[in-house]
Amino acid sequence: MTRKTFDPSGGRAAEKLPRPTLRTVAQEAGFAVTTVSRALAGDPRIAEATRERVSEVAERLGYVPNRAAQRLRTGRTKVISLLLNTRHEFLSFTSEFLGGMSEGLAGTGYAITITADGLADDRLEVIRNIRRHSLADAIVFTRTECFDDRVRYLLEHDFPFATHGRTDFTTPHPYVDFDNEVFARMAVERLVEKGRRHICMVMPNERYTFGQHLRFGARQAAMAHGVQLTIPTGVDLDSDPDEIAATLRALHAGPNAPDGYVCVGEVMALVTLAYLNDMGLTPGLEVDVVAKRASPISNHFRPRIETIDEDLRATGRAMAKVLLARIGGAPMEDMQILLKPEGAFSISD
Amino acid sequence: MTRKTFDPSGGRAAEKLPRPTLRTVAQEAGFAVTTVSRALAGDPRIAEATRERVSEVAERLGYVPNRAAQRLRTGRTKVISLLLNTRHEFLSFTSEFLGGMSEGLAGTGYAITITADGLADDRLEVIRNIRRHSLADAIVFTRTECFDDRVRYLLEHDFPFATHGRTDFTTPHPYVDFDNEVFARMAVERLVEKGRRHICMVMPNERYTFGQHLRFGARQAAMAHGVQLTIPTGVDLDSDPDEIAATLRALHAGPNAPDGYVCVGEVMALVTLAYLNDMGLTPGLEVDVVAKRASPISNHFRPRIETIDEDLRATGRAMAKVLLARIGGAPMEDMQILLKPEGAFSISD
DNA sequence: AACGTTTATTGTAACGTTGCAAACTGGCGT
DNA sequence: ACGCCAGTTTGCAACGTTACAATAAACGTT
Repeated sequence: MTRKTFDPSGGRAAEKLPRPTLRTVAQEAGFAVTTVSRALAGDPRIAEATRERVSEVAERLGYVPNRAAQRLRTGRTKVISLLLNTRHEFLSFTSEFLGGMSEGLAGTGYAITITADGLADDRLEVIRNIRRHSLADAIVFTRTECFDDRVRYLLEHDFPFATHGRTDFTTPHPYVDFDNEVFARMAVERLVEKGRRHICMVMPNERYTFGQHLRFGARQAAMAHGVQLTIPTGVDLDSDPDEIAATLRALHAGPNAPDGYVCVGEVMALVTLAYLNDMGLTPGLEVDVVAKRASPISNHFRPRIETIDEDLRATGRAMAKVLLARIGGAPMEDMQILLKPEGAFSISD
Repeated sequence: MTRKTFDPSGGRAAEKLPRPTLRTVAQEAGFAVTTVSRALAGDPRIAEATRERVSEVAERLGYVPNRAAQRLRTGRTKVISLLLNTRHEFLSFTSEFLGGMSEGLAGTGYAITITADGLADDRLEVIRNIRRHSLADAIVFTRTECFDDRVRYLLEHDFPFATHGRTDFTTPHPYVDFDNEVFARMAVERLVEKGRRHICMVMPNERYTFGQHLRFGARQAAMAHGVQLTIPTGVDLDSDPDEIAATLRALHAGPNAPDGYVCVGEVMALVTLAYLNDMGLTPGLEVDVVAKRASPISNHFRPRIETIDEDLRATGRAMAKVLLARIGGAPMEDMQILLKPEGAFSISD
């Protein structure tokens, strides 16, 4: 038993005791380093008795594997990078989605790192950087576009990833998406049921796939029920709220004003409610509003509006699942999750 | 010049070319590995000519240092851990603060990892875990309490950290805080100016330091102007909004109802506005409301209310600065930043 | 008793980096 | 010619882990 007992720090010995390593555990348990490594990793080649002895000693010494060493050796980082555009993904989105992912990753040893996206001109730059520096085992990003160069890049380089939203690529890729087509259809139908005949819906920029789905669903429902659908041009979900309000105002001043509004998100709901208030229009009387609800806060919007739920926490959890599967090498076809709208037609109480 | 030219992968050579390492660069440049390492690190012992030659070669080969190896060798992770309670920090807070930190850390090579907080019973557990596994060079957390065991723990173990909010400890520690005392005073004074005589303010739980500051500021202002201040008991900022509304309703039914409300945050503002709406009370007429504004969304609350700004993006940036300074070993006294309310008394929009 | 076969363990060699001590240059004073 | 010093550069040894090939022991088979 040769144990290093010399301690140069003298009196402060207690507070600066060196971390036990595999070697320490091996010496203490009387096995080879490799054996200990395998025992702790649950390798079937190791005898049950040995495994128990080893984990007992490891436990006693408070052994903790060194992540940096594992990472250097295996090349795996145990990190998932989330590309976040803090200009767009505001209000509930960030915390709900992030919370869901945390929950989904709890206990797996994986950590989430946030990478600011949308700051540089070249969107691929952050992704290249992650790949170059091996900063993560997988990447997640949002606001997926129909023909997304990020998806193309990651597919080409066979780098694990999952997107929030889909692409139009024929090559399948892992994603978690909300069925916005159904959402739009439901929202329009609900307004029709309330007797509305001219529906206005500010859309996401059409380069986003979910923008296409929303358009399709809304148009389909409007057509089916013979009502008018107006999608304001010149503004989208990311526009300055004041510009959006101005556009809605102009629309209202025209020959036939909309009498129903579909809001894709909490921000849009607040902006719309503010606009209606400023115009002296009251939801439930002259007009009606249906909005997507991403968090309980929508319940406190006044006047009350109807909402259709998108569970972002569940989205985050699903995302975690998909990513772990992808890292594990599962086939991409099984990693496409489409969440349906929940709590449809519920009046926010 | 001995270069390994054997490539076992055969035809797929082009796509799987091995990453250049320090050794590759050293061989190519004709220097020792150590020299290259130092040259790239800007060590003054290396001759200028050598440095140039080395960086030229490194550039040409596309050399990227291996983080895992650096980390193993130096013990530094280049990671900052943000403890996030996704139950509490909702709405704008998460994205604004996170965005600010990202901006502040841009170009430094530091990454932010999110650690879910508030899930386990023992709050120290996540922090211990970070320390045990060396997951970060520094830790940030929010909702600091007057006598915060997390602060105590991190100070005791000399682990770099910074808090959002302060403690009452005599030992100084790095923090970035918003001057909530001034905020509360300003808010109350503004309501007094509008002729309000009975101010109601739902407070954060009193264990939070910012809760104490808010109480102090509000009480001081109320005293100075001889108005009544009611702090509802039984509920706080984290309570179920319905409970808060019920409490406000009960208060209103009492002998003297409040005529002014101070809201500490966007959620509270929305909840209060919803409550007032449900009671048939109109801000600007029977009552007035002053709220903290953390993002432009407050401009779209209706009826319009007055707001006082807390710049969370600036807070995040300051946090990044403080953390970098702390990691660099600067004295703690220089790392206490108190941000003042901005845009005071601005009518929203 | 010699043999293959399985089962369990071991030793060695990396992974790519940096810290340390040692060694090589000239140039310069003596 | 000698030693010395500053300015540069070098080789070696880790950091803690896992992959790989090799070994040792145990056991049934012929």
